[in-house]
Amino acid sequence: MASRAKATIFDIAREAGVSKSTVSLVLQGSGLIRPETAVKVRKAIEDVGYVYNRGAANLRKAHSNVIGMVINDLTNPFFAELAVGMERVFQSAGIVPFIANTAENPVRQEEVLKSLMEQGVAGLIVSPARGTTPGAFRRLETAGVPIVFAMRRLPESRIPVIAPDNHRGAYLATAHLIGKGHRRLVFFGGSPDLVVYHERLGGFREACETLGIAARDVLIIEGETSRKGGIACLETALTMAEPPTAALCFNDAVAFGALLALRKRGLEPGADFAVVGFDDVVEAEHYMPALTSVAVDSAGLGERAAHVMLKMIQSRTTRAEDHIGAVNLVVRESCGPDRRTRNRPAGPGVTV
Amino acid sequence: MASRAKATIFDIAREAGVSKSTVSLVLQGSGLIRPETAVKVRKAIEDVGYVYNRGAANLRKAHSNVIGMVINDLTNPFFAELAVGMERVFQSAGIVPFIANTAENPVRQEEVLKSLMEQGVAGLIVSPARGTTPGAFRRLETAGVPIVFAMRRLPESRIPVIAPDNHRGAYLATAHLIGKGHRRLVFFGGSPDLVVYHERLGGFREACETLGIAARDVLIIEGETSRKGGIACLETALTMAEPPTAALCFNDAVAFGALLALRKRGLEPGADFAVVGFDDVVEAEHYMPALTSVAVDSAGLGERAAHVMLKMIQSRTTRAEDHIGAVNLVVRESCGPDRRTRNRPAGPGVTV
DNA sequence: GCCTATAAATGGAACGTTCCAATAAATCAA
DNA sequence: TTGATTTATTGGAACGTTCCATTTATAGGC
Repeated sequence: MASRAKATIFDIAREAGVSKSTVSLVLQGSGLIRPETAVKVRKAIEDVGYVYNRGAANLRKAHSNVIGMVINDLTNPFFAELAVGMERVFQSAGIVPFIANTAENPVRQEEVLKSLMEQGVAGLIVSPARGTTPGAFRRLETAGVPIVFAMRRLPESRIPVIAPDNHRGAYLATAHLIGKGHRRLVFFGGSPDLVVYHERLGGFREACETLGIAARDVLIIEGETSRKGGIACLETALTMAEPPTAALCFNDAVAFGALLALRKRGLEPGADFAVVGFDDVVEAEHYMPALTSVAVDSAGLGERAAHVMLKMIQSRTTRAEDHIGAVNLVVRESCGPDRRTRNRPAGPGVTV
Repeated sequence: MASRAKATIFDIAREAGVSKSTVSLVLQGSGLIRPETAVKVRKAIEDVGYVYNRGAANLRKAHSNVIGMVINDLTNPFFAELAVGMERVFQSAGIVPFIANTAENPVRQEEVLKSLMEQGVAGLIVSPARGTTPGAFRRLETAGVPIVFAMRRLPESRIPVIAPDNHRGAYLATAHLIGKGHRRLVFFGGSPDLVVYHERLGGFREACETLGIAARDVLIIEGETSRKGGIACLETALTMAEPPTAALCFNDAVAFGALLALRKRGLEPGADFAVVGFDDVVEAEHYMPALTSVAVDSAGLGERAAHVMLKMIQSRTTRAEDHIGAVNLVVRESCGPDRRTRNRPAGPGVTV
């Protein structure tokens, strides 16, 4: 069915009795060729089992049609959702994005970026790895490759960013907690090497200040941005002299960890200690108790990022507006019932 | 710093005062060039901001260095783990795998495969989308591209498969349930269009038969392989005349759904109804109650798949042995305590 | 000092496309 | 018929690399 060596447009040309140029035209769907000829050529293509060589084509063509998606943690469902959103719009544009994972490792990110460049990508959507140095994208920028950052930004970069309104989200969540009567609050997880951390923490602080929480009652406990980190944060919070009664968590993973640690100690999340998450991953709704969280619409942000990228490519520019996505707090059960009419026995006591 | 048009080896050659061939040799790390010359060339490369054009190179070279990873559901943490395992070994081989998502859609899969082929991939690791037609990979096979299936297989294909021992895993889990005293069992979730379904269901059935469960006491409820599916399965199970007391779930997502539905009804997972999952995703350990599940070591399977692929590429063959990975049951809390000495108040009552 | 062996560097052809300019064929105006 | 116009098709050069066969420089043997 297929000869040993891979077929080229010359083979097709011979098979169909036309010239290579004609075949090329057919391949590109040009309207210049006579319909009957096109049919003949297409049949030949089928017969010889031809596969288009995009590398060769890119040698002549201005731009390739691959877009790279560089993601810092594939394992986080949050980013998977982002990816799904992007793919939705790229698919309808007839392009297949290639995803590469950096596993939160700047060195790996360097390799990935290099590889993608060598492949001749038309554009890059990147959620930069933690600890990315400011110069990491210089190479790409001078090469004129359109880049957009998704979800995360770099300290002093001019690359357009698509991200949720972290400050506002944190403010909203904190205000909710305060509205529930909490007066001693803590921020769980994350660390200052992440711009997002400052944004969320900033919202938390602003809410505390403007809503009248005394500075000595607002606590901050850094930690890993994972379940494990959340568990650790809660442990240290509860061993304090005057423990807080509510936590805003850096993200849902941290929140899940906190919930878990609470349960382990025999405390009732929501009733004995309020926790709110950030990101509102699908799981949040299904947790026990269901997690109150700041929804950021990651799939929507993914779509937006893809659109911006498409626009940049087509207008061959490397600049674009930032886009800060709306957020909203979805209230579930992890901050306790609205009414203060609970009457349950005290938890079995703190055991550590 | 960088001129407008992108630099080629000719530009480097001029800059360094050598020939293009010399530059090419340096690029390939050939030992033929004098060290001082190499240094000079490398400096020039840096100066002009050169980026290697792999497309052009592949025009001459036998094989490219891209490997594609085609995954049916990026959203499932299970597959993310698989991807992570693969990346680990590819990274140490100096190659960057490109991941593409098919979202369980055969049409999308077709596009993805086509795009990857055109890109000239050296090999493909694929977890085929549900409903993939038997001929979907013919094109690739005749083109001689090495392929390995991971986690899933196609009904009558000769492509090598790396997958867990689903049959044995299901057997183990079922035996555990029976050992706990359960006599009326159900299999939750999945549908017959998946080979994996038959394998797992087969193990379940065999265990029931050989361990003396009457045929009329083994139930099967098909459903989506998601939390939602699990919820639905449990609902229909409990409305039966003689409800089962234990379920083996198609995967952990289904199991989480079942656990959730149980809680919603005020039943205590483990005590009132036993559930065991399959895959042992990281989350299983952290669930409430912690989920007993069949561990398949997906990262390990990913590594194995990557190794097999590397071997195939280097020995330029398209055949390889299947590899069935060991599984083991990790017992946690979702099947109840070992001792039957529990004494807790009945749950707060069924509210739905 | 000459010949040979080795080491280092080079020019040219090839890879599979696209695109432009040019040709061939068909149609039309006179 | 002839020339002009439109419609289809075509050959050739170019894209940025690799690889082979040469050439040039360096060293070694006698």
